[in-house]
Amino acid sequence: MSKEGKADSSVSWQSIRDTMMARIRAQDYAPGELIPNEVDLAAEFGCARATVNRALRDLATSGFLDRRRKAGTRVREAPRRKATLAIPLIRDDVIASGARYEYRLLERKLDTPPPLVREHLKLSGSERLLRVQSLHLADDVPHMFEDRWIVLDTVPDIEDVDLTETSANEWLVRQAHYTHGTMEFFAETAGARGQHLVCAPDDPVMTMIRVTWLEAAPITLVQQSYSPSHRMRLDL
Amino acid sequence: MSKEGKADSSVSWQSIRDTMMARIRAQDYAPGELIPNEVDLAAEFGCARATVNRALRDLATSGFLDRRRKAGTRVREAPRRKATLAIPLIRDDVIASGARYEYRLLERKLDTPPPLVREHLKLSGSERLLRVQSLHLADDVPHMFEDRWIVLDTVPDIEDVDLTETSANEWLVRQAHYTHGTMEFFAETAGARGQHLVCAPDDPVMTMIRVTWLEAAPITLVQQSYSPSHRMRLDL
DNA sequence: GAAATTAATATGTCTGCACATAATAATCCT
DNA sequence: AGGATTATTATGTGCAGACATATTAATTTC
Repeated sequence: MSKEGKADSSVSWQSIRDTMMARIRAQDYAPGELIPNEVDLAAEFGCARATVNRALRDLATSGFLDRRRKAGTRVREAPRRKATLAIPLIRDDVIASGARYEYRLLERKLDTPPPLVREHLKLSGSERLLRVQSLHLADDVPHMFEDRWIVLDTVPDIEDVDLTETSANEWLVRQAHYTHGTMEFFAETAGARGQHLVCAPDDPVMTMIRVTWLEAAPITLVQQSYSPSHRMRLDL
Repeated sequence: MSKEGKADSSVSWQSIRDTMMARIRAQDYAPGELIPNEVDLAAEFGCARATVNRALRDLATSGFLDRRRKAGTRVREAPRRKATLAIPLIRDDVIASGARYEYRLLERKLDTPPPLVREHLKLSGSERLLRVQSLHLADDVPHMFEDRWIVLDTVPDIEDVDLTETSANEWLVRQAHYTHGTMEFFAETAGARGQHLVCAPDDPVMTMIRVTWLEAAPITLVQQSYSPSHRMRLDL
């Protein structure tokens, strides 16, 4: 319709997203109810349907809208808000906090994994595994202790890497992009790791276990325990 | 590998994304280096530039590419992989695990916040605060203990809500969409909460503190402590 | 030679149009 | 009525062209 809207008057998808977000927040559109379809909204905003589509698609991925072909777009009653946790290179994490980063390789050897690790990695039994234990420090203070199992059949190149300089973490992030994986974290007592983290064995620490895969092949299982004082922070 | 595939008349942006992803993983494009520009890629794939743009934009938000106008698109040396943690409705979380969900309101009263809470919420001093403590159970077993402070000036409506039936969590998720917030979690000892979580005071528990805002106005600060056996799981 | 100006370029986005796809609604057929 | 078929509809995506914007590179000016 209005094609004089060329020079600068075109509407941005961000502005539409913001407007729609405001309406959702103000409950101009009732939770659970349908909102106008793209054609109508495009008419209202005086823009192309593609622009409205982009805006609504964004709100859908942010978890505020639910969209289905033919069924239309409706406001989620309980928005699916999500926090994104960047899988960090510990080095960057530490440096970003303004501290000096240091990495120490504690142990590196071919080893036989315990049943729990075998199970997590779905090992058949014939695989060769590299076990790497290391400590990451911030300003000379222990920050995180890492105990890692690497499946050499999946990433054979790492066997020749000097892990006293580069941490396995960094090498893998750069060289072995996983296709998927799982992560879990929980609180536990430091136990023997207290030695490395400089805390009592019964001090509570946060531990994260991550398993990553290259398609069907397991890459690595890593268990990282943070120093008791550590807090993981996220923005919402 | 070149797709002169005109037969099906059009190439999908997903297929381009997948092809490019495979090339990145195979290091056909060297880490840190520029990849061909959109026009060239569109020519190669035999599609419109917009389609390539969509594919590359997706890979950029997934953290594999770095894009800048004029500077071009380059492969990230250390991909910024991210895990998304959905802020859960505890109810859904518990039910999804196959357990029966139960919620118990332990305490609800107007109260004066301690300095730490005041600081987190950036309170001036005149605000009225509602304090709500509750317990969430899975199959009759304590799952999470919640201690919450709600700023009534920001969400006055909640003062009239019957919180014995609906948890503050659920009401707020539905009625008070925050604009931003912060979250942090860490391990600590259960302390007095052991009473509710049915564990020893020195058992390690994972605690999460979340503060949410409606623009400049604080909505709520909540501290949630999970039962010692709880593990937070995420897919990568 | 250094600083300021101008050109060049890759990505970012909008428009209009077309067709694809999934899901629902309507209709037909026994 | 009930099941199968067909139409309808809202979103999903593709295309070509155009202009916007952010940088970087080249050029001019002092």
